[in-house]
Amino acid sequence: MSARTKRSDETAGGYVLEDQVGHLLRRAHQRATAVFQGEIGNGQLTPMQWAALVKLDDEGPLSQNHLGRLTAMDPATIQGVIRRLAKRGLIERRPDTVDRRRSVLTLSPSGAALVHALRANGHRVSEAILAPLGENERKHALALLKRLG
Amino acid sequence: MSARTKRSDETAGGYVLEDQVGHLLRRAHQRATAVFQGEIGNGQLTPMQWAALVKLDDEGPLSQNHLGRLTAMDPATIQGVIRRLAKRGLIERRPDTVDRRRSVLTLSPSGAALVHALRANGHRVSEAILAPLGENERKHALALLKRLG
DNA sequence: GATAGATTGTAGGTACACAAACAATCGGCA
DNA sequence: TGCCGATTGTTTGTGTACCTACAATCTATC
Repeated sequence: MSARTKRSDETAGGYVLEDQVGHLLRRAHQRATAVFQGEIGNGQLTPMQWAALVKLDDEGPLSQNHLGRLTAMDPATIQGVIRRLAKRGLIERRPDTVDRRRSVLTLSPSGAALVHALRANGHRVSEAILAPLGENERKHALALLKRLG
Repeated sequence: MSARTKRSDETAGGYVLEDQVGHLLRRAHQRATAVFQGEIGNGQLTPMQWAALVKLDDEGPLSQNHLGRLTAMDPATIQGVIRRLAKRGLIERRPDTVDRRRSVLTLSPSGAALVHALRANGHRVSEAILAPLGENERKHALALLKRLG
């Protein structure tokens, strides 16, 4: 290997950043987030907030930690997401009558309305993210990503 | 659509969070980050910091923004990464004699030593992230991810 | 040579993401 | 009944990630 020949040659040991899964996943995720912001149709909404709202709409009332598990968020992370959604009046929290540690989360009427109004845009987001791929490749990509998660 | 039949049925419009590319990319990226932390062999190092160090080692001295472009980081983001690496003495910055807006970044001796020592671990990280896939699937996954970025 | 437009790096603000530590509460088991 | 371990939610701290705005500086063009 000798004395660091540096640029424009073999990049020591064949480790090329652009070919590493981690880097590619990061870039793909970056682009996915950007596409979401452009297509979801609500400038305030982030991908996490959307995930939380959709899950609450699908599953009905849930505790905070439970919702976090369903959306793959840390307790500390879901806490911030919920706080911001509650501050905007999209989610309501009431104490659980059975378990006094928990508070039960529900969509507010405006939160439910928002989810229903934007469901179609959700499809458009996924469509746009997958736009570079053909029909077969999309199925394949989704299947591979599920195994990598 | 009638009166929100809620859980365990059709999940309005076929929009299932777990099947959306964005969500899958986020989860895969989450896992990739966790694997990195476990396998890179240096508790301080984050994936971004590693990317910056490797690129500096491969390309030689670079300006901050240039390094940011090569590693797919915002100017505001690379700024923080560089600041932390410099504080730990892994990177040195000296003013560019030609362009007085820039400062030139180089690996310090200890920074270069660290990169050389951990290159092999970098391969192990990628290996571990791709562990759920077979040989053919890995190539396919990398190709698809490059098109999604 | 002056000046408009682009680039470089910084700063402030918001939003994930996770580790660690914590108080309150629950559940099971002796 | 009493206690121990697990769970729930919060807080603190560090590190991305990007937007906007900004001052300093370069470059191209007049």
